[in-house]
Amino acid sequence: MKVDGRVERGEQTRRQILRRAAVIASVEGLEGLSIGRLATELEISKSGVFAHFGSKEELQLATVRAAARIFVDEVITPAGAATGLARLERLLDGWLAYSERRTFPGGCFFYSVQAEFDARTGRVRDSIAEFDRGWVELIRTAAADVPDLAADPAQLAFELVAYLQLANARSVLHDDPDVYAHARAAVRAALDRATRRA
Amino acid sequence: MKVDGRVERGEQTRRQILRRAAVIASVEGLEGLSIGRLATELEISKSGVFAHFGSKEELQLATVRAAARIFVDEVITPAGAATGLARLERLLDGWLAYSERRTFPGGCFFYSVQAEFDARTGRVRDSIAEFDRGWVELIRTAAADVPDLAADPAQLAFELVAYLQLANARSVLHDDPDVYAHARAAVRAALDRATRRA
DNA sequence: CCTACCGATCGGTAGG
DNA sequence: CCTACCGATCGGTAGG
Repeated sequence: MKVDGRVERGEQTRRQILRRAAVIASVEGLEGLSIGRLATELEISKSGVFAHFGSKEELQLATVRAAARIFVDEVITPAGAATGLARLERLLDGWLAYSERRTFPGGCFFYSVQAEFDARTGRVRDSIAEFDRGWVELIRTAAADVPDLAADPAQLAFELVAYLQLANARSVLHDDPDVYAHARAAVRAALDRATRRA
Repeated sequence: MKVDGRVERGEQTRRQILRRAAVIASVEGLEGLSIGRLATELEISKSGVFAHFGSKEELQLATVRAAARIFVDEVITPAGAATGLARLERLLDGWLAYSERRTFPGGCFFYSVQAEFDARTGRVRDSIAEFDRGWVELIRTAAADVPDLAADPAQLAFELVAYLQLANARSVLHDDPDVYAHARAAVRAALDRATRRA
């Protein structure tokens, strides 16, 4: 074992690269993310960045994984051990707060890169699609776990996720924070309908 | 006046360039659209493409305008002279059919480029944002013109547009046409609620 | 992690 | 519309 801390510094550099990469990609996309630009911004050499990943595709995949960890920390973990309606509400509120506080400057990282890669093929697209499936499935399952739900969980999940996504999209495109109020009203009304006693 | 048809051929070439540009951009984005690639695919020289626009930004702006004309022809014009609830329904059905039939291979052109440019600055982003404002305003106005509407038109328009956008996004990302059924059910339920007599 | 490269492609220009 | 260029930047490699 080396004791001069070289490995440790290497991992720290890698984390710095990925943090910056996720920030850039949320604005410019994962293709617009260039190794040369990352190197310039982080004040290391281009091959210094390159050596951590071996190819641009691996850099993109590692960036998606890093963004997924941030998403989990900011949206899913805070929902904690809540169950039933409280859990669903916490996940939805958590997502809206995550988008609104601009954890990523271009809004939700996954909205940006999904639209960029949705019509392509390859491992990057696949990893993004898998993340999206997991998120929607999480919301569907949380909806299904609400006692006496008066709605199809999959249909309700579709509608709820639609409100979140449009709020993020329109707030970034129009610099308009008011759309979050529309999204919160829509979520509230949908949950009220779905939990109304027959 | 020239009578050898040179100007006419020039305009035809320009139209061909823009049609191809809109198709490419719906998959690869307006930045991924390169003048060299357009030239290769259309079998003309790179400077032959360039001469029509003078800069990449002008090519991008012309592509947005060309896509807007296609959108109007496919979604808005078919709604014709219908009024009230019928007009709103025709616009929403028309949009879902336009997305589902893949007028653009990457799904709705404007969804793709909005996500690409939403966090940038400049004339291309401004033209895309203006188009989006116009579309949402069209839906809000159509909703407001429904007699005895039992909902806030702006809130209803937000929810309806959200269903359309998520159906497009998820059908492209997951090659899953079933999401259109979710969107149509959500639209139907929202319109039923909004037109229910008190 | 570095310097020093490679071929390919980018947007754009000159001159016709 | 063409050929023939330009400087800049891209992802990636060699060799340390």
